[in-house]
Amino acid sequence: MRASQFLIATQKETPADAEVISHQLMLRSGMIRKLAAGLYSWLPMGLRVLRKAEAIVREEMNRAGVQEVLMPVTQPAELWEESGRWEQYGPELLRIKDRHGRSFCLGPTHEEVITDLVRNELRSYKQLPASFYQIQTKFRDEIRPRFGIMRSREFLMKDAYSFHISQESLQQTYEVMYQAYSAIFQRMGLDFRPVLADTGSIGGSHSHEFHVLAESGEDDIAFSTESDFAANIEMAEAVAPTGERPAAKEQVKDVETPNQHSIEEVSQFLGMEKSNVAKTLIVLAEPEDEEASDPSQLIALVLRGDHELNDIKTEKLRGVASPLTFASEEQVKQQLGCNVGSLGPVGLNIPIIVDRSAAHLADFACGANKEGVHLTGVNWERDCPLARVEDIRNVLAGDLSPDGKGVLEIKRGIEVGHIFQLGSKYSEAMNARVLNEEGREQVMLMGCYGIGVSRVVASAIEQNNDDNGILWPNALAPFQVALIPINMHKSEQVRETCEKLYAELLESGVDVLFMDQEKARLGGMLADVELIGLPHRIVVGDRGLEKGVVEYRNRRETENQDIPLAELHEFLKRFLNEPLNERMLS
RNA sequence: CGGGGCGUAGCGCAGUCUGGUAGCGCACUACACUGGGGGUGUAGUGGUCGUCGGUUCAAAUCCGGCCGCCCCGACCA
Repeated sequence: MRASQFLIATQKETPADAEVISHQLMLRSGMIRKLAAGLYSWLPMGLRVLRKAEAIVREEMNRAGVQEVLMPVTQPAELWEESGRWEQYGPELLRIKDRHGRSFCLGPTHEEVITDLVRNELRSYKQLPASFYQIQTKFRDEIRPRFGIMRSREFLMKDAYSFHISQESLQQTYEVMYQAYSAIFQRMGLDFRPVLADTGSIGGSHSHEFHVLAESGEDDIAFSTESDFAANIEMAEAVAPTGERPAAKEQVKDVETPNQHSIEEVSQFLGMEKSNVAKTLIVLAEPEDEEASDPSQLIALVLRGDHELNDIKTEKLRGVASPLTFASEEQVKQQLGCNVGSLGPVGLNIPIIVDRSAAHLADFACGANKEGVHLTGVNWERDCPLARVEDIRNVLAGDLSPDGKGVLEIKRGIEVGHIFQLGSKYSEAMNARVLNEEGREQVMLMGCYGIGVSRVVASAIEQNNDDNGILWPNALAPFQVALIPINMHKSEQVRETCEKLYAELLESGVDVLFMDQEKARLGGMLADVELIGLPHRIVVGDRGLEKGVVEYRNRRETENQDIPLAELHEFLKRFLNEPLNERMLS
């Protein structure tokens, strides 16, 4: 590509509304432009990157035996009513009406459409397993779009769905997808981790997320230092402390604690570690039966003062309302007779769930359920019953790994992929059956597998940048090589050499950007090429040509290398010989 | 939706408190010089100051409504 025929829309200054580095650099390097909140146009430079990411995903999906389809963005409400999600999905689902008043939505995902398609097309177990994917624009009316392309309302997603006659078959495909995902992110040159995950609103049982590790990530991931255990912090099990609970040494004492409410305040006031103060949270209970639903039923949760409640784990517990809802201050005051800051498990007349670690405390402090008073020297069993012990806290760095090997470490991650074993959730609701070997109708089992293709692009930048701009991994770079002439308008020699090199590089399938603008200044071109992040650059000038060389520099290095013209081709081959997709783009 | 902030040229900003000719830097156009890391000079282009209404002789500036955008929380590829 010739720069003179290609929009290079770089900017010197960082737009004020871009917070994270990937957003800033995508705007500055002229990859994207904002249309409205969470809606972005892809400029030619950015689109090339997006297409490269797409091509890698497509290749690996095809390799894994998944068939490409393309489904409509606009979907009829009826399908969503069938699956129950028209009600369930909430305001993130953009609902629209056509001119006849019929209801539709813009697809945030395509389980309904693919299930409808497959139930009509597949009749026999002999056609299974079958997997389909598409790469397509999704719409989710995010409450708060942010970080540019990272969390936008319209985004490009690869979504795949698999159909099975048995759990074993589903398991197998899940495994294949897991491997394909690993291959995809590896080829893109990303530092990523597959982690155990919650299934969230999509539903189903078994699930992994693929995270690109980056400080700006929105998720916390827990890793073992010794094994390959990795889980989203939402899911990571906090193992029970080992050994017996220490024996009680102290007697219960009332201590006046005027105006001391938070764990911080109380522990300081009492001169105790936060870890030896129990914190008591009050949440709503699950109505026992729907008719007699009494929204005022409460449950107490007890944690160590230095631990944080994990709402995902907690709301899955029997008896706890899902989604997890905290009782209001008035509710607590009215039913328990004291302020939120003075609660404790002793003498509390509602069900109590105690965290595993909190259950291991001895001689601890807690609220006395009386304003301005706390108890010290409290012990389970002796002073209050230890009826129900569960895992309800977030793991902390340094906790034991649930698989017994090593301790946990916590890092931030950007979720770029998610795979689920859905089971029969959609096929059951939408009656997607095939005949089995016995000639009987059987509901198919499903898996679903997503990759945020546009998000991958942003996360690659989060991981690869420096003060001068982006450092694209080879596989995602919009161009592999920048060809930069010095004073081409003055030197016939430079012009001829560049034209010749350009033609040769194109000929050998190298994605090259020829900075051929008349009179463009060297400094400007170098700055642009660095900002855009092209991995390799060749500078051609009279000085070098006198000696028969051109200059090469890798974007990740700071030194130039003189390469004899005659050897350039061989030289470039060495690092361009990776599985690239230049040809798909030309 | 709750809390905080911002809307003045394509981008970054000043001007608003204290009402009186709409400014600066970058970018862009033309010409000249310059020519190995965003060069210099001269001359230019570009803004109904988010929007609607009010106060006033006079509003970017004061008052009110609306709209948009960004940040912090719940959601997710």
